[in-house]
Amino acid sequence: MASIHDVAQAAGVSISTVSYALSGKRPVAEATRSRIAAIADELGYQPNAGARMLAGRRTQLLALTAPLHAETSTPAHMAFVLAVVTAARRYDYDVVLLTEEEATGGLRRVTSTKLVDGIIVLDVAVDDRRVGLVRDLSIPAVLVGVPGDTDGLVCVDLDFEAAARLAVDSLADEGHTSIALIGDPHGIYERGSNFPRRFRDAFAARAAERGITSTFAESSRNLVELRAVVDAALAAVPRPTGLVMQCAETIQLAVMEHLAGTGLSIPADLSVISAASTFDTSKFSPPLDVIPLVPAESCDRAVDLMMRALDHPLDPAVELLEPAYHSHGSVGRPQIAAAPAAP
Amino acid sequence: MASIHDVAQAAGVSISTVSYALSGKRPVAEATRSRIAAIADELGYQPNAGARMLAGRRTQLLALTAPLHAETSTPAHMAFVLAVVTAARRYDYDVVLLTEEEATGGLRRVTSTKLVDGIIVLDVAVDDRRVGLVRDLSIPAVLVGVPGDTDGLVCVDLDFEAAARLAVDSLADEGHTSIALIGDPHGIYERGSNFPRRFRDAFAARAAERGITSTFAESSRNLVELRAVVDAALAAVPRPTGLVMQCAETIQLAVMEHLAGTGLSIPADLSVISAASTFDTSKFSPPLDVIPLVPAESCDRAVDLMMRALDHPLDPAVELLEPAYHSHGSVGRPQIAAAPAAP
DNA sequence: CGCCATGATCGAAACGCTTCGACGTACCTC
DNA sequence: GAGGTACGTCGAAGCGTTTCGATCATGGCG
Repeated sequence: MASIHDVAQAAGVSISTVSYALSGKRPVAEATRSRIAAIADELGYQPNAGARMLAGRRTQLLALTAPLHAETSTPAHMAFVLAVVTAARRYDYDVVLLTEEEATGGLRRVTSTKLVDGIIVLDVAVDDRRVGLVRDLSIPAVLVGVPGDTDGLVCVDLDFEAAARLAVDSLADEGHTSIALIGDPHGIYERGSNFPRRFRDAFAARAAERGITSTFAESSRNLVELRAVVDAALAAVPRPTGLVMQCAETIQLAVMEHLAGTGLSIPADLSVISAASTFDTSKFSPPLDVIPLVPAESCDRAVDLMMRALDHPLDPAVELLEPAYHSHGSVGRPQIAAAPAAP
Repeated sequence: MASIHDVAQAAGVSISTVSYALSGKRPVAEATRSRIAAIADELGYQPNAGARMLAGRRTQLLALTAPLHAETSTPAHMAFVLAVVTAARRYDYDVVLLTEEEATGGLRRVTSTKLVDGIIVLDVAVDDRRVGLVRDLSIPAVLVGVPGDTDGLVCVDLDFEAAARLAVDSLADEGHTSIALIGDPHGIYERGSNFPRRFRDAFAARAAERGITSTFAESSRNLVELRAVVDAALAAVPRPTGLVMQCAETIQLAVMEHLAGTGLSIPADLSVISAASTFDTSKFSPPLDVIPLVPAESCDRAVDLMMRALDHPLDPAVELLEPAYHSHGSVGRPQIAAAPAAP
């Protein structure tokens, strides 16, 4: 309700002095500054957002284009959205949410109306129609995820290749010589983000490097199919003693459920690692070793980069975040009996 | 890039004529109007958002305060957020997302800076700190969900009491005389939204009205506990032949999984209804009858009310949406043998 | 003692739009 | 033919900031 004019009047100074006192962009006598601050506070003065956008060079608004569409939306998506908003607030930025449906139209609109200062793109797919657009949009953009063609873009993501290697190495170092990967359901590898693919390929490559056998299986949202998939993966020859899951929480839960049913004990009979998980695997039974995908990490970094980009254009770059390994006791040495027992 | 000034110049008319031609707020000669429209289009003119906010009486921005916090976030939350954004876009409104963490501070900020025209409050809890705030905020607000004290508020929600009655009646009408309800996990009934409570209580009340036996059980996120809960509920006396689930998708899936394991056939041995579900129960095996909670319905209505509120203050009111019943074959007549078989 | 930075403050010009009042002009109506 | 009513258009006044000179003391320096 109170405008800068009211504050100036009450403080007996000019409007510009109030502006400078509050923004600190020019020196103001300490006595004046504190008096203005006190009055502004007392009057509950808050600068009008519209006026600020119009006069200033910043709107203090970021667009967030997220994979929000009716069919799929997982808790993981939500975690990323939350992380972006939280990170943005640390820089006094608010976030305007754009849906999948309106992805390109929305981006165009918020850009051409100068509503936002920059764009954060979440959950980038290999071939994402938003990517070509942000490249041309002449407004800073940071992608969380890595599209097929990263030319001219600023991207942040977990280093899924390194995560896959870390998973393989953790098992190989313990002496496992045959390991399996349960990945995402089928469709994901065709149309979705490209990190499942990156993970899968790096997993196989690392296993080969380490001279151990690896098996890959796509999971399924159908429980019956899923059980069959798991059974088949664990029946590979030589029999896998290590299992890595890189898929949705619900699927991992179902796999664990199924494993419990088969009487396999973890880690005695089978070592298990949950990879690139945004959820808490320490609450699983048994708790699972995990290489987490932390939304806050990628998003904090993305917003940091965005803030830097607002000052001066950023050099395009793909920044991959180092994966970490958290042990919860679900990995151990393979039972030596297992290998010779299957001739 | 192009401003209204550019358009006016190119069309050889004044700025105000352009404004009126494009907004239609005053009559403009058709020839002039179409020429201006063509030029605006050609120049790619888009009104500057900041200038519009400052000069106009609308910011074309809505705040959405959602239960976004690190611990819990379900696909259902996401569906509601999506639905609000989609509905808002139909009125040329964008949505600024506020997190749980910054709930009250954020609301205050977007209000006092006049960044938004109104506030949509999602997933209202019984005793929600946001509720008292929006009541005082002197800016239109619409709640999706019903708080404990609805005084002076505009609320929209599914009629959960009616949904519970519908569930009970559907089973009672088929001849079931003992039915069970698996609700949300324990904590929800203390702190969460109040619809689980409303559903639970109406369920019991309606069963009593119909003269049939009802059992209620809180579910659990722990699978072992969950199985015990389900077993106990189905072991009630007289043995329930109908089961209603009003809980999260993952839990319903787990229950179905467990039921499949026990060899109970649906609906021959047990009739099952999924209630207030935001997900697709027709893909369950077997597909489940459902009384859906459709995010788009509540949110469309909430945004409609908001748009009306922007024109002239709305009378406070709680608007409850009629529940619907979708049959997928999971409900049938109870086996007559069952009742006499347990003397 | 005069000159010039330096600090503190102010006035005014944007920023791009909406909207109000006013001014013609043309057309009716009596 | 005078008066009235639309309609179509324009100029200008905001809206509330930010920011760029300009102004006026003050104090250090040669």
